[in-house]
This record gives sequence, structure tokens and C-alpha cells, in this order.
Amino acid sequence: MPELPEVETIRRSLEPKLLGRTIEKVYVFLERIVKKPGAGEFSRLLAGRKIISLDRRGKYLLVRLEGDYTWVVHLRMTGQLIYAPEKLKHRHLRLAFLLDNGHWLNFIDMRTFGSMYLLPDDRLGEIRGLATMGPEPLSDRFSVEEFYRRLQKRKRAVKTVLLDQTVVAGLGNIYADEALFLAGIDPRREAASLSKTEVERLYQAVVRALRQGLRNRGTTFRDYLDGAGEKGKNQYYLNVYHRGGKPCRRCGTGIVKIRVGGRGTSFCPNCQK
DNA sequence: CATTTACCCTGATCGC
DNA sequence: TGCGATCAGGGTAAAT
Repeated sequence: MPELPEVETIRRSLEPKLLGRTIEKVYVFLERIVKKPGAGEFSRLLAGRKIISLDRRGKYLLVRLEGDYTWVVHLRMTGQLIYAPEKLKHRHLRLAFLLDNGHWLNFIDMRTFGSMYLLPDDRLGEIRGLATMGPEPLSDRFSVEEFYRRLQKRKRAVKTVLLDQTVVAGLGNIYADEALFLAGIDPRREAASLSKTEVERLYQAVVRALRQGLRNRGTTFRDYLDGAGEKGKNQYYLNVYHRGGKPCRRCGTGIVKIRVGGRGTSFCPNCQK
């Protein structure tokens, strides 16, 4: 499940391969991945365009193209974008893009939740998730004050609120659980009940959890691969996620797995209050 | 606005 | 061993 560190790792791995390349041909094997415009229009508009830059916003990958168009990709649960010398023979290959150097960008997505858009830059606001996206947690725009104000308004569990992309961009289940552990906060706590001090700890913890994920090139449990098809290493350094029943690395207490807001949630009942 | 629920989907795993 | 049920889970739309 690609979250901010995974999408950023993909962006960084693809950037040197894609910059300046022109997309020669587009193959759509599963039309419903393409949300806007229709699959045919998408292919026609994309073919022949040169890639100017590769950006990321939350979990969205933004491919800036010549002619003021942006190709937007969201990997959702199991999407993979893999640059290779050939079109990959894979049963879950959903789209493939032939580049002007003969190499291919392969979009593989087992569960088919992934989505793509191709829009003129001035119409990117039509992508709701992008338009309402909260601040980037690794930028200066992410402030403790605003984070505190946002949390104060919410009666839901703090874990649920961390997953809300309008509050802060890019957190998913893994890094939300890890941040709450680093902050020593129980994921079930009502968001508004957190003191200013606790919110400051959580703010720092979000940044630390994401930076660690980035340093380790993402977390691979099953599906995640970077743009070169390489696994991440962050799964070896997690404190709570996917560690239910195992001893807490800090205190030895058994990590507990529960459900919070319908999501599997792992935490240490001794370290997180 | 905040919140809740349904929905999209396939493969792994669980329970009997 | 077989097989149906359940789980995994991001984010949007629609309903409340």
C-alpha cells in the first residue's frame, strides 16, 4: 500500500528515467483505471507528449507534460509503475507506455483500484482528492498550529483523523500507526482530546515516521515496488504495524491489534496512552 | 461542515 | 483436502 514514502521513492527512481522522454504509444488493457478523460481520449492526448518533470502531492504522482497537461497517477492499494526495457509479461498489467528510447513504463495493479487522469493544468482542480489535499507533512507548509486546530475540531479517533488526507497529506495505515507509536498516543483517543503538548509530539512523530520510511525506500509487505521494481526495507524497522502479538521493541509488552474506524490498527498498550 | 456507509477488486488466509 | 467466508485497505461519492 503505497503511502507518501513509497510514492516519493517511486518518483525519485523514475525521475532520471523519464525526464525529457516522449511517450510514443499508450496501451490501455483495463479502461476503468482511466478516470478522465475516456481511455481513447487519454491515449490520444498522451501519445507524442514530452515529460517535463515528475512531482508528487500526497499519494498522487504528477507527470508534467509539454503543452500544459498533467498526467496524474494514484496507485491506491496495489498499483506499481515499473520502468523496464520491455513490456512486462504480467497477468495484472493494466496499461503500458512505450517511450521514445524503446523502454516501457508498465502499470501493474492486481486489485485494479489504481486511477489515472490526464488534464490541462488549469483543470487539475477537477480531481477532488488533489483539490482538497491537506499540507505536505515534509514541507514548511505543515505547521503544528494548523495541525492542532484541525485535530481540535474532530470527535473521531485520532488514528482515523490521521488517515484523512485533508488534514495531512500522504499518511496511510502503516505510517499512521507508526507515528502514533512514536508519539506514545493511543490510536483510539478522540482527536480533540489531545493536549497541545501531545499534538506537538504527534506532529514530530509524523515527520519522523515518514522520513524513516523514505530513508529505507518504503515498506514492502507484499506488493510495493519502486520504479525499478525494487523492494523497500522499512518493513524491518517498524515498531507496531504488522507486529500484532510480537513484543514491543521498547518495553516488551505484546503489541495488540484492534480495529479503529474499520481499519486494522496495531499499538503497544503500555507505551501508548 | 463532520461523519458514516457502500463500493471498487483479487488473492491470501481462516474456519469448519 | 475442499471450499465458502472473511480480510486486506485508499479514497471517493452519496447519504445522514
